Amino acid sequence: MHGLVSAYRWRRSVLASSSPPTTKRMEEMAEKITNPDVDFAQWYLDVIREAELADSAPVRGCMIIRPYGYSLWEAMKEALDQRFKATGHSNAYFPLFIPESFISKESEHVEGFAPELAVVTHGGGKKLEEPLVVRPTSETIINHMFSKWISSYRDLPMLLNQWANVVRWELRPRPFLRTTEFLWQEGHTAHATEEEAREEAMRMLRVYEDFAVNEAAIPVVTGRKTESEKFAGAVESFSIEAMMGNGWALQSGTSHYLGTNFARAFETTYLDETNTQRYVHQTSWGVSTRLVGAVVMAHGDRQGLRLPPRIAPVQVVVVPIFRSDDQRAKILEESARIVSVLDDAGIRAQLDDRDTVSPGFKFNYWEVRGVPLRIELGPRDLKQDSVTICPRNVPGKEGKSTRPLEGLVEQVPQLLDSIQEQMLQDALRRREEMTYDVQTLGELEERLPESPGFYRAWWDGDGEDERRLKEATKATIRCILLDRPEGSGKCFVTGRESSQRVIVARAY
RNA sequence: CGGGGCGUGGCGCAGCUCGGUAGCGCACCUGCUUUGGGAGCAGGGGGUCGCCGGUUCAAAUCCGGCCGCCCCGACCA
Repeated sequence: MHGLVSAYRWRRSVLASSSPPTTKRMEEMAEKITNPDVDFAQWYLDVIREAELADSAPVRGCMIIRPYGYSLWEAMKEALDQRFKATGHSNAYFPLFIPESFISKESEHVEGFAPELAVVTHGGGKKLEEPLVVRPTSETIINHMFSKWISSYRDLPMLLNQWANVVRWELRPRPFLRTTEFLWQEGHTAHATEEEAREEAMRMLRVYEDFAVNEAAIPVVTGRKTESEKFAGAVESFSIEAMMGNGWALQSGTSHYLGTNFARAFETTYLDETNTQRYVHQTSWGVSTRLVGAVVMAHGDRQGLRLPPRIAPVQVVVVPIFRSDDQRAKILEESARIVSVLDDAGIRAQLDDRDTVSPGFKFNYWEVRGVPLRIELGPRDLKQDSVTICPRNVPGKEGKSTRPLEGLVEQVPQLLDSIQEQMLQDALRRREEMTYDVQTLGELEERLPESPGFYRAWWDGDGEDERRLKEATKATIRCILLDRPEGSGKCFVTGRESSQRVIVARAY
């Protein structure tokens, strides 16, 4: 027994000492982040862990959003909030607890949400008269208040938004993409006419599209949801659909025309100019912390996270490099000066002056975290009054170049803009390369497993056809395209002539 | 809920078959040498072995029960 153990140890130590240190180090590095081409799901989890975006919580399905992940969310929140204010909305806050009876008032709504409700039955040590639902969304409680606040056409439109957490009991959670509790924004509006409400639903869908493209550098497809994918209680749902690195679709934002469904359930009515009692027409729309997952999966690479400059918590990191003490003082001083000037120019810059870790470690540290631009300042640079710059979107040493120190700060905004633009173009190109046209279900079945991506097709099916599609391919109809070409063709499932164009894909 | 796996320092694991000093890597702390792509050496700290019970002189290891977690299949932003 002892012989076996020591023989095993001996072999292991020989193996360890016989491999050159570089090989060993590379293996260790490779282990930290799985190759996305080998296992995309594991890669996603590895990146979230290594970039310190989130950690798992003691409660199943919940997660802790760590400071770096939260500041990314905050940056997105700010860009969105500005857009909401610019389109006339005001923020408000409604309660976390909703009387159970409220949820039941709209029949489709209760049916859709019943399986994922968390219900509070006790409070203050006593059983409650009426159980309280932890909000899965706030249409009901908001309508309860709208019905009090709205009495005349002069009160309309009412344009509200709230930033909040919601709870939907999840069977299969994934960090950011599907968690039991998540953070989001829910807009709720009431209008006098159907036309106005439909306009609003579309306006906010386009706001989401604008945000995705111009802030997150993620190209999206805009469309209408099919009957079976529609929000529980809506007349029509719309979404933006983004493509992730593995060709899967991620619903990244939704906007609903609710019609008068909730107004009827809650008696949300107003008197029009002719003194006639009418129901309000409503919308609701939301995006969530799922967007963090979208950014990870749309832009991340083998090295980790890549963040578009406009939403990156740290846009520029300065890494000083020095050997001797007198170099140290000079270089740190110059590095700090660069950071301070960038900071004055409104650029989110950070100096990594830790002397407990090596420069090489810092390069990797900030690359995993996706910081768009790194500036290195070492003795060689200082001697020739230059710096070395490394844009994150060109990984490794290939992207490095030397720039004169003079005028550097003025160039940084342009550099960031061009990184932002390149990231969008890269994502756009990949989506186009992974988007195909397909004529029949059989063809889709054959091609999808080998070539994941978006499949464009004509569509004239119903819920039953959607079930067949999912059973055959695991893919679903992501949306019916809003921006579609003229013409018509044969539905890829039913063969009927149709002018509806859809995107079919595997989805998260 | 059906199928598969796992609970041992903060993390990842070995040890269990065949009971006998609780170990390895990473991380952490101290010191010296280092610093342009995840530094090296030396020393050090840290574990009720998921929980409860049983067998035994002795249990991480054997037996029984319970609990928890992860992965794969039916809903959703």
